Amino acid sequence: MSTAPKPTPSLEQHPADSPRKSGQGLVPLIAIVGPTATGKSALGVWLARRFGGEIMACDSTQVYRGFDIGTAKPTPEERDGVPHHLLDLVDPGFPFTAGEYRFRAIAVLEDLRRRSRLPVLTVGTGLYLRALLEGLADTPGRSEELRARLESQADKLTLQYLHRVLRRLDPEAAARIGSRDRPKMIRAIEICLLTGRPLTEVHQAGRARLEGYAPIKIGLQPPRAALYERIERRVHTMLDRGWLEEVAGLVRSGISRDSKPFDFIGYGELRTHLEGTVTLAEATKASSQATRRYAKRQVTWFRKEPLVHWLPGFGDDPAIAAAAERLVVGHLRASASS
RNA sequence: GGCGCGGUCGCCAAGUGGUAAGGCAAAGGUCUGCAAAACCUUUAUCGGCGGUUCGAUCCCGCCCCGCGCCU
Repeated sequence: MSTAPKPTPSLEQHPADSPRKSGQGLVPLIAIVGPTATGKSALGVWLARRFGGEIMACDSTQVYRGFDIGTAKPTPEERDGVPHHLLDLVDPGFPFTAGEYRFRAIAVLEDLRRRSRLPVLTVGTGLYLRALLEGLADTPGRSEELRARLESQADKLTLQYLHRVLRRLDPEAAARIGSRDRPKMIRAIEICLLTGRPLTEVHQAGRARLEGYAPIKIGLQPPRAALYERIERRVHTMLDRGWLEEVAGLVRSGISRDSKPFDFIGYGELRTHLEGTVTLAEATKASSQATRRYAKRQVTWFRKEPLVHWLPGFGDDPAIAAAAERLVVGHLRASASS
């Protein structure tokens, strides 16, 4: 608490080399959480500029190259000269996972620490943040071969069959996972088979948390109605920016129609429109509705996230940004003195 | 003005003389490697007023509203 920065910082008082421990001690890390369309990127850039930070995207869709407008990747102007990491990591058609994210994110964190830059995570995908901060259990990654087998069994022999298999391997997990929740069942069986142990037991062994960092989580939480309004508007903005053309280009480039990114909100809808099945108005409506549902799920997830400092507005609101700035100053001070 | 059809949750939509399927939306929730995914839970007294009946959303009458046709 002794070598604290000034209590009311302004832009000039926080140059790139603002107070931060980079030797021993904990390295501060900022995570901005909240539902989609809430201004996380804008706030992230603002904070990064103020405190000498760089952005680490934490979003399961923005890792895909070519899917830009609909996934709300920040544009060059929006990035405003601040380096962004963990964007455009893979080509469509490649599976990307929480484990892969963790691996790559840790590498970026190391890099930032070496260069004394403050990591600012903009997180839309709660699972990825948890995977990074809390770690994942020591489980094997996906096995495409095994999955292919399980998937075909699920098709031929129904989900009930898979559930019975799981019950035999791990009754506890089977009780926890719904008999119709295909992806979770398959992952559970995959782990049981690959490790030769029940999933429950594997999980009990614990997770490998991220060590050496002092995260502060700032949450954006505008009123629901305002958020829904903004979502509605954003869909139209995306279209104005050429979203439809982007989708057309992706289709033209031969990306398989069942590659994962086409499941992202709006992409499937717009492709269907291009095929002539639905009107643009219908596709637009479906997209904003899907976005609202998504935002709701995010809200549910982040509500449970521990130790979040919630701010009641959008990240591009100056008052909210100022409040966030204050939180960061306090956090930097605290972690510098610890 | 007349005739016909229809009025069931925010939307679509079944249905029965004994107190109302389902889908979508919404809200709440779950989540340890496809998470913008997947899954779970919750949500109506049937346009209004009378009548018949032990009992009506379902039968009858009147009224209101919508649609179609006719004059």
